[in-house]
Amino acid sequence: MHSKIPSLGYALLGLLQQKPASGYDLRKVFSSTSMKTYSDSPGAIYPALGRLEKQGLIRGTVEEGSGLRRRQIFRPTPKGLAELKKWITRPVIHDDLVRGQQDVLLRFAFSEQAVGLAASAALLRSLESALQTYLPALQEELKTIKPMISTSGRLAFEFGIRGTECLLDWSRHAITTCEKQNKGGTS
Amino acid sequence: MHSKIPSLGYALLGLLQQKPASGYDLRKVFSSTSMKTYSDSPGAIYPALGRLEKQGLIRGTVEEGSGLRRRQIFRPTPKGLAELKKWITRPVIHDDLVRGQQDVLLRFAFSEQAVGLAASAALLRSLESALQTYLPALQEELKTIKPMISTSGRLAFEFGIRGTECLLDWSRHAITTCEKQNKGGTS
DNA sequence: TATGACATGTAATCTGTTACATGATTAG
DNA sequence: CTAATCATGTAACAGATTACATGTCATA
Repeated sequence: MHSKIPSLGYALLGLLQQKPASGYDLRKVFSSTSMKTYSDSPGAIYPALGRLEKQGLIRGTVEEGSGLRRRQIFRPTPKGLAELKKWITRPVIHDDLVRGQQDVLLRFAFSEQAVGLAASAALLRSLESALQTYLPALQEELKTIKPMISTSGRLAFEFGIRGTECLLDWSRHAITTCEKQNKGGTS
Repeated sequence: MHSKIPSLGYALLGLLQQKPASGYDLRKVFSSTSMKTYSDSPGAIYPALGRLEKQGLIRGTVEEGSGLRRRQIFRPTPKGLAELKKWITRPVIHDDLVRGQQDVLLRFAFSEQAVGLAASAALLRSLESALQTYLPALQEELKTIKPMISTSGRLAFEFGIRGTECLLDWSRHAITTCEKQNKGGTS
């Protein structure tokens, strides 16, 4: 009965967990910051908020008195927070890497506030582990297809590998950063 | 009157330009190779092929005599090839970088066969130039938001920058590779 | 009082996902 | 004969894009 939430839904949940906001506020986040991978169009956001509310994951309250037109401020419900945490702490699997790393990065970005730095580090270790088996597979595939494709095709594939290596390097760097912060911050 | 072709449509056009194929062949490319960003489901591919054919960009011919069930082999029409070339040689703009680099990489992967290595290099130079203005903007944005976000949020953003730097490094490497190949190969 | 920014929404359309249906051929 | 694989499709639905519609407030 967990009627699959699309990526945009989690992005909205995560932002609302950081700070309650109106649909317009959320649109501005998507259009002004570098979260432009998500659509800032009202036709995407307002229906998405409506769905989340119908599922009981967020609740909107009309802001009174500020004099402007009615502005509905949304905040996650306990159920919504639970759903968000489940999404973030889910182990990283092969498929998360193949279908673009955007989602994994978003999960990590929200992780500190939603589940704490210790869990952030756990997510990173899961990512690192997935990458350690994914990278050799990519390199193997390159060897296989190398003789059959064009130079530009090969170069493009090589970037796929480089980018993945870059992600692995970063994940290690991020693990040490999280662990240092976690020790230093909880004293 | 150019009724916007979605990403999947260009992926199909590009593959058909490399080698005429049936819907089933194309599905296998998406499911078996690392082009899994595109759906291998028949509900996506067959309708997409139908749309491309209706637009006159590809043409399907039923394969006779092989004894198997009818298999339709698709090939790009001259109009389809022209559309593909236009897509590939389009200069890289800021928006191409924000909305994931997948498409740019795909354009480059097809470029050698579709428009030649010289044009491949031109595409890369356009990419390099776009990155050179995009990267400083990202670094600027990081400085602005640094004080307002969590550690994990900052780390995630930093990966965005690292990944972009990685793309820039690769594009330079690819430019020299293309230019060397082009000189050596045309003698 | 007219313009533009704030703020929210809807409707038409397109594309993709999921699941199912169909039929032919090959292997056991 | 049965199951698996090859090969193609369709139908129902969910979600996104685009364009439009609406209403409020500030300011010129």
